[in-house]
Amino acid sequence: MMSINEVAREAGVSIATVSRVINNSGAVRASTREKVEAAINALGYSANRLARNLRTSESRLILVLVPDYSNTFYAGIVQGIDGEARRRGYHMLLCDTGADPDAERTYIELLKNRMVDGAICLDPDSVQSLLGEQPRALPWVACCEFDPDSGIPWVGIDNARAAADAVRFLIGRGRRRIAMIGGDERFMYAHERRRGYLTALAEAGLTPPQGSPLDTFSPDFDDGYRLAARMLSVSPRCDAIFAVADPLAVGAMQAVHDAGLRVPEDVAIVGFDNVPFATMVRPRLTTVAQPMKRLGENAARVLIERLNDPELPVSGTMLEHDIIVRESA
Amino acid sequence: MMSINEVAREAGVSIATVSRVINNSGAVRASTREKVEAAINALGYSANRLARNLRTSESRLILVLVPDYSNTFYAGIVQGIDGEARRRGYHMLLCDTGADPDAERTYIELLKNRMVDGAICLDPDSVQSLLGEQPRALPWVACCEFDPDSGIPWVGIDNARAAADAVRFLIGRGRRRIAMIGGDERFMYAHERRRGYLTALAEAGLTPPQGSPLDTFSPDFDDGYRLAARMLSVSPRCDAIFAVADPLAVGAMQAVHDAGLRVPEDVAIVGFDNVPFATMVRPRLTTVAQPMKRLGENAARVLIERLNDPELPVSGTMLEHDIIVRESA
DNA sequence: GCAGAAAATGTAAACGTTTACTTTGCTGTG
DNA sequence: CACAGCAAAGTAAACGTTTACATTTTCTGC
Repeated sequence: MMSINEVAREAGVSIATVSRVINNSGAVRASTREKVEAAINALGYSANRLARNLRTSESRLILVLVPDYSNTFYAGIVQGIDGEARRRGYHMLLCDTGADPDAERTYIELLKNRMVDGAICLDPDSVQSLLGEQPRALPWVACCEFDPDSGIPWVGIDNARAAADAVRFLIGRGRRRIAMIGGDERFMYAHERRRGYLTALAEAGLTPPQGSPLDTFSPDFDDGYRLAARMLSVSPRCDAIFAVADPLAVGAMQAVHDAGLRVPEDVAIVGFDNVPFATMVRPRLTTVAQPMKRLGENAARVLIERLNDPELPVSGTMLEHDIIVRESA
Repeated sequence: MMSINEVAREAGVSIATVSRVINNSGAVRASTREKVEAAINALGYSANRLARNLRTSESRLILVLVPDYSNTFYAGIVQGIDGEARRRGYHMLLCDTGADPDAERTYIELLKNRMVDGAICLDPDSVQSLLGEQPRALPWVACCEFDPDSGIPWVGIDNARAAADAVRFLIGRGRRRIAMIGGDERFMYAHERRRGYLTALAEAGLTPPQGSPLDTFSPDFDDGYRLAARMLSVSPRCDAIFAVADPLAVGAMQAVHDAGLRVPEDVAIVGFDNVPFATMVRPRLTTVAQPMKRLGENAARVLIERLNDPELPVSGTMLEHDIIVRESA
């Protein structure tokens, strides 16, 4: 295999000089630089990163832990991470943990044995605690799922406020019996959004309709349909449904339709996340949008900055949400 | 930083013995093994993979090149790759190329400088050719987008046959004026599916309705709507639409509805890929399913087997597609 | 033209493993 | 009892870089 030695011989210089040319470090005469660059091109040389990694003890790789990347919501975040990381000379190791603490243990190995420089974790608390319990503090940041008091840098939105805003929007449109379909309570987003929902109702002197909120472990279409159908069968019937994820909302929309009712006239619906298919259903889904790409970019930026300067104070970044008003509410 | 030396000292053996214990290689007495393992646990030692990588000149990393990560169709494939790779002790570096040859150049660097052992490419031909033009043949396999004659191992489905089957299904249901909405012709899948469409029509002595097939660079809901609307305005009107991607099909469905027509009675619709939201629209979408997870698993398996034995003959693997009959056709 | 400073280049060690080769210690055999 | 043979352990080189330090070359001002 070709190495820096061949280049040095070809160019008639020492390997130190070749290294300096590659890294733009130290002083090297223009004429020498040209000789070396010519040799590099002639030989098609490319520095072995395995060796460089060992010597500099950094891999310029970051680990991204995702609970389930067939969930389209994470795609935007991951794109943000990928883009920002690349701009800063890093690459991304992506792992689907299935929100399973055991599976995650394997990945923490990667961090311990220096295969990656740091990690971004989108997993719930239960999984994140594993990262925290490591003897030597490992460099990582929490994204979307976070605990402001944990001493771990985080990036996310104010889920309680976002949910409250969504509910206030419904109240502003005259709705009074607002039901909620909640998510897996292992996730912080689920209980924060529930909290926001209850706060907004309380502010307006309202109470949740009977049976609300209803939770589900799998925030998908089928559960949205099922739970909404159950909610529609109680009397007095709710006049709005706030769902903590778009697939749930779309399922609920279908349930309303199948019950012979109209969206939004009889039951208004608001979702959460603004996934692509929110505009592919009729009526189009009103939903709370998170700045997914920017969440990812910020997480990557925070992590890489900490990598470069471990003494940096731990910071939390709260990004703004946005209510996208369409036709379903 | 702790290294194998500390473990060796703690256990009172040489570093070679520690290495043998870690790797289960060579002969080591049971009592010695225990001493070493005790030392490893006491110190919380974990072998530095950067060093191991350099010494063994392998990273156990595979690069996965995806044209667009937010396209839900790729998520299943990537999950398949990830799962299979992990079972075999590999991890996955995921990169979103945006189907852009220039962006991909960066990633080929990773292959050249030994940062990754091999690659799986889901990108179109135009991008793949970059991988091929490298001086030293790089280990990679093509997935979904492939050219059987290129001498590169591949995994995919028979897109022409799958499209033909879909069209035959429509013909079998009595449809005669079957229009098609095609994709970006830079992608092999797009022209193969078009070929299959034309073949099936020809078999039955039919010709494409006027204006069909129509192509689009962005196979999304909006373009599906736009192109279907155009198709519906010509007379005699088509009685079926075959779309090469589900978002296109869903858009077409909406266009049919907005034109005051019914799916499937007036216009039947068949999509392609069986993405999750195919069951979230009404009527549910009839579509051609690819075994996404198995495609990914096979690609990973083929690549890793070649990594272990570079002399392996180049092979192509054709997986079966499946027509999922729902209500839209 | 020369001392001394500054710039350019070279030398060699180090990063933490794996592994070929060597050494040690033991067992069984003739 | 000498010694072949083998198992177990150790020694040291190698992987391909980066970089501290040493050395050589070039430049500057007088």
